[in-house]
Formats: sequence, structure tokens, C-alpha cells
Amino acid sequence: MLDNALPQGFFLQAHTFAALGDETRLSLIARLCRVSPQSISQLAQGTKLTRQAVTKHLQILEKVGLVWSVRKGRETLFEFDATPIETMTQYLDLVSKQWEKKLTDLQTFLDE
Amino acid sequence: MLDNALPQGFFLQAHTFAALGDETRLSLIARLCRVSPQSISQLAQGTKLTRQAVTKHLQILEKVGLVWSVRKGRETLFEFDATPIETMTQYLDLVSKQWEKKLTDLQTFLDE
DNA sequence: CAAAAGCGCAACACAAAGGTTGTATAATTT
DNA sequence: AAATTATACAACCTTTGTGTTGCGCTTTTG
Repeated sequence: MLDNALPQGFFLQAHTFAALGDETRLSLIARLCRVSPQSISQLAQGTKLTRQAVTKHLQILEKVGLVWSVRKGRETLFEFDATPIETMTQYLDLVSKQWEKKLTDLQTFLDE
Repeated sequence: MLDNALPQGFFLQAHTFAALGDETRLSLIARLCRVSPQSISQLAQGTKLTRQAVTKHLQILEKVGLVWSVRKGRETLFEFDATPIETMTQYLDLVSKQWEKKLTDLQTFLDE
């Protein structure tokens, strides 16, 4: 029998999940995923929010590494980074696999 | 050139992400993933929270389909369901792929 | 160089999330 | 039948999020 506990790192993903748990931020990511880099003002256009509100969302995304920024002249340019998403996907696959294993273990037990 | 916009359904995942954006809920999922089904009282044991707090977390998870419950006698048994996670993983892969595509498109453009 | 554009920072307001206590109800147990 | 277990529901409180306005600073633009 194996240790079927999830790795500690899984719980550290909470902040990343939380960052993605907001439609505004998802749409910012989607936009940056299409065209990048983009400045805060550019990103604020098309939303019903103020520039400052968009800034806050971008900071949340940046804190978990989903975007990164560079100051260029008077504007701050943001770009998407898929790395955290790939990390997260790995953990999620782990959960799925562990669950699958749990089910097959149960089936095996019932068959005996 | 293709349409590289994310499908509308992606934004509907916000609630699922939000549900996962809490360490307590992640740990509940982890526990249910190991042994299930479990009652609320069982799940409340080992946490520093009251049973009612755990109930609220379970309701949030249930609302997005990450767990489901059955009333059995005087207790409510909860079980994990991996379906939302698999759906989410598909969307996340889509984002990764689209981003990858965006980068290669840029490279192609630069090469020309 | 004056005006405008683009930001950052801080203060404030309001809504939502997370958690607790208290009460009531149904199912077990003794 | 009485005590206990397991829960639901509601009220309430505190903290965190989300969003705004106001101000000042730096970089462009005319």
C-alpha cells in the first residue's frame, strides 16, 4: 500500500486558485494571452472599472506569478506567464489520479 | 490566422477556482480524496474550526460540484467528485496552448 | 516649459467571506 | 422515554476583497 496523501505543495496553490477565482482577472488574463504586453490603461479600457481597480487585480495576479511587469517610460507593461498554470495543472492531475486510484482500490477490494 | 480567443465557458470556471482558493477547502478535498464518504463531524475533527464552519465550506464545494452529499440517517455523508477538476484542467490546458501558440506566432513573425 | 498622459500610493466606503454562537429538529442509543 | 449524536438554520461579528476618489510624481507631447 502506498502513501496516497497529496504533497504539501498542493495547499500552497490556494493563492493561485484564489487569484483565478474572479471573472475580471480571468478576463485580464485572457486579454493578455491574446495580445501582450499591455499597459494598465490599455487593460482598463473595455472594462467598467477604474484604472486603479485594474491595477489591484494585476497586482494580485503578479503576486502569484500569473503576470509580470516592466516599467517602460511612463507606463507599466504587463505580460502573461503560463508557468503557474502548468504547475497547477500538475497538481490537479495528481488529485484526479489519486481519486481514480482510490476508486480502483475499492473495486479491487470488492472483487476479493 | 485563427480565432485565438478563449471559449466563453472559461470564465464560468471562476466559481470553481474560487472554491479551491482556500486552504481549508483544499484540505477537505484532500481528506475526502483519501477516505470517503465522510460525515461533517468526521471532517470537522482534526480542524480548528467548528462543525458549522466546515459545513459552510462543504456547501461551497458542493455548489460547484466538487463534492456531493447524501443524507443517511442522522448524518450527512460527503464524497469527492473529480469531474469539475477535469473540466478545469481542460480549460487550463487551452490557455497554456494558446499562449504557446501566441509565442510561436511571434517567433514566426520575427523570422520573416 | 506648460499641458497631458500614465502611474503609484493612501484613505475611505461598501460588500462578501469566514467564523462563531444559539436554537430547533430528526435519528440513535441506553 | 430520556439522553445523546448529528445536523440544519439564522443571527451576528470580524476580516478580507473590491472598488472609488484624491493627490503627487515622472514621462511624454505640443
